[in-house]
Amino acid sequence: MALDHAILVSLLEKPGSGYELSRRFERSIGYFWTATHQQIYRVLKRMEHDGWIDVRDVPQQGRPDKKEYSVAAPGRAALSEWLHEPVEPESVRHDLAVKIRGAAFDDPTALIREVERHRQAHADRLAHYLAGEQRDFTDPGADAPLDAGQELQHVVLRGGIAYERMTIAWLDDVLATLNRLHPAP
Amino acid sequence: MALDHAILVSLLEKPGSGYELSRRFERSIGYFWTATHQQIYRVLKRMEHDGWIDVRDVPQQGRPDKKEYSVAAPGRAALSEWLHEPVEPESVRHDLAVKIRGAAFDDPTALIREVERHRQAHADRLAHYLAGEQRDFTDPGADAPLDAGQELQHVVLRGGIAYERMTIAWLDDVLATLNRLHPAP
DNA sequence: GATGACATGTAACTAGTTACATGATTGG
DNA sequence: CCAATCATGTAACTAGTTACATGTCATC
Repeated sequence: MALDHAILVSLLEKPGSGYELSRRFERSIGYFWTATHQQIYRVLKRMEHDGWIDVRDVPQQGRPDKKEYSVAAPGRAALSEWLHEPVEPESVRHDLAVKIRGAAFDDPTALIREVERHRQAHADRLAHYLAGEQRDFTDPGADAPLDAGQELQHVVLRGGIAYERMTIAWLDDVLATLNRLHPAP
Repeated sequence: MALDHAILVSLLEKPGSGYELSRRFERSIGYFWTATHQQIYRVLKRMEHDGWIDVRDVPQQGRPDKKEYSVAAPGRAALSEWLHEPVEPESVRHDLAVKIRGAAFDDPTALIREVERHRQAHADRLAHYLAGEQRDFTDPGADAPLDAGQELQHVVLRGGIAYERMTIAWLDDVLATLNRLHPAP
């Protein structure tokens, strides 16, 4: 189970509340793991109960108070143990590919619009990632070189960028194939 | 829910048993959806109960008898309905990326071996896909051009190939980054 | 008679999704 | 006062995983 570990890594990078974690899962963590706030609050409660993380009430001005979570020693040990275990190469789940093969048994016109919609969504994500890369990982020069944690975050982001570029190119291939099979009038 | 629909598409391509479906999910369907035999038998039972698929007992020589499933009209209608609904661009789940960011808080040496293991697994999958492409989608000439269904299967396979190539290149980037951060003695 | 591929299932558990619910605080 | 963002949760359901279980048939 990697949601526990994804949360532990995120809290090690920076302690935060359940709400803040759910924001991060929409942003930087989102390109390698997803989770809703319901899942996050449930896991935080369990990890707190198990002593993996500590909680601190943080009063705030201008916004509701929050609970700030940070990783405790047992949580760090659990993460370290998991990091040393092998995990299986992840299984892909791709609804769109099911639809593409299903199009052989249906009118493919609706599928073209769907593929175009997905292409747009991936192009948007790519632009978002590239903006983040520009913002967070532009080398500031020899005075303040990126540290190891930043280098690792950057290489993961490069994976997200490569994934989006590959996907966009593939969706173009899909569109060309669909148009070849079903030429527009 | 796409497992139902993935099974329907596969049964439309060719009727078969639960066992055969679980083989297909290890092969061609495996690069866009995964399922274990337990899941498959459960879903087949439900779809049969709902009248989406028909069953036929097939006695065999040389091996145990089997149940052959094929898609019934209501199943085809349900698939068609789903094909016309938009689906959200899929969420990525990538344990390895969690581990890479986690490596900032742990010794990265073990991670290098893990990344190399994943690289090998993806290289094996790529070789497997390329062999399948060679076998199934080599243009036999104008006498027997590929039909629409085959073209669609091929473009999905090209997606799997592009994914594996992209992943291998990214894992090389990851290894280079890890070695830069932690030079071997 | 053992192993391995073929074939089909049940039970219990874990993870993920969807729907519902509440309340603070700011800015228009 | 209304909408938006921040903030935290519960309940019910659906999907996916892991462990267990049984039996056929061919080959060595």
